[in-house]
Amino acid sequence: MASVSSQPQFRYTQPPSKVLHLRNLPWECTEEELIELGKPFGKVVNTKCNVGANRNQAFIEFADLNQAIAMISYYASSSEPAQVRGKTVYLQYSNRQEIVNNKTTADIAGNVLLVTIEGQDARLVSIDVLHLVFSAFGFVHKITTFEKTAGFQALVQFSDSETATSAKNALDGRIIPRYLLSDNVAPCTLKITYSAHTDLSVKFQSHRSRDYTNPYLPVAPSAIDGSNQFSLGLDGKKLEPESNVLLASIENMQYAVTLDVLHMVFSAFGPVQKIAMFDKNGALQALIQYPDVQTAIVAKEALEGHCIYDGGFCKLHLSYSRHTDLSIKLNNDRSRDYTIANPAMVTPQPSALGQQPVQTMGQAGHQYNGTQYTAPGMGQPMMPPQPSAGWGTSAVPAVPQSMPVQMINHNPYVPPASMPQMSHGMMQMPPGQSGVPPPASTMPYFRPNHM
DNA sequence: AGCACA
Repeated sequence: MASVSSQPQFRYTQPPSKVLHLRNLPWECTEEELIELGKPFGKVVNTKCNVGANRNQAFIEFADLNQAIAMISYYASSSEPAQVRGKTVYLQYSNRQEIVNNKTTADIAGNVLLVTIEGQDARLVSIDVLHLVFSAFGFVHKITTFEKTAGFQALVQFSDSETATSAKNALDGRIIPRYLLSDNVAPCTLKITYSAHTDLSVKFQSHRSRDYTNPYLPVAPSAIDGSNQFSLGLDGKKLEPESNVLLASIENMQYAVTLDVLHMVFSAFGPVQKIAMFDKNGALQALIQYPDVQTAIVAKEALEGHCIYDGGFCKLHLSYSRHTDLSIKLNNDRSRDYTIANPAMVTPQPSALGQQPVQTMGQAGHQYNGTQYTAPGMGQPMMPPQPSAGWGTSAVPAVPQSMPVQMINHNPYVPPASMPQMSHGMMQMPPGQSGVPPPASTMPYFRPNHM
């Protein structure tokens, strides 16, 4: 008796199925290519590619069994074999009757990421730190955070799935950079999948949710009254009440820090309305006013403890001021109201940044809105002053020529001292990227596998 | 070149 083989996998003939098994496919054959191949014979309702250890097998499922039969019959008698990208592929009926796609929602790319923060101190990771981390890849529209059995989680909404994917690819499995967290916070790993959400609903700006497209969204009462965790820092210490005005004190001020330098640095996070500089106990301090608390929070998170110049010079210490609206009596080299568009004011000081201020004045008086807002790390200045600016004039001793270059290349978010530890560190980024959001001008969004 | 690992 001519019998059926006892090894079902290696029978010459398979019983017909509307699912076809393909092998010898070219590397990383796409779903589109499979559909193209099957389309002449019927309606392809499902595919699965990159199957098998070599990822060179695939399945095509037709709507109807006859369509699958048509395809098998055609190539059985054709002089031209079935081909994908010029490579012969071998077809047979699958030994299954339908394709089982194991894809869960977590595998379908979307513009919203589900982020699980793992680690002993995951709950101490603030929404602002998450915002900074994800802003490296594009404008973050919204973030919500919540506690689930999985632990501390966040939904992070980008404009599109491409941006979300670049963030996911770069950050999944990585840890939050140490310098964004307090020293005593244990490492926090990010586990990222896609969420099925496309638009998060954020009713209030609060300690658990933010809508960065709408800075005028009311702040949740619970976030203001200081009675909850919102008033706790990463280290669990009480913070001073948040304010739209930051008090900056500058430590180790080896180089001139001018009004324009401060304006440039702080403008990276949103429009700076006013700056007032003054001396306190021999150290330079400044009050920097933003239109809203959110911007100030983000600026403070990003800049606290970081240096304006490479080499540990002009280290910033930031706190929230009790002021909400600075009174600038006159514009001079120590104080300025950028909301008043007065060309006469633009007269720069002879020394620093002579060529720069006009441009930075451009933001004056503009409304702070979603489209204009530049995510930290993405946009605007946050570049250290031009080489000619901070020094070379005045009392500053001669600076080695290499300094300015180093400084310009240096990501200003990163305290210089922390760079080495980053490199053997945590967030291993592709070449050319430090672990932090570099300015958009220098950093294309991370697109893996693209030229 | 020979059947998916959720």
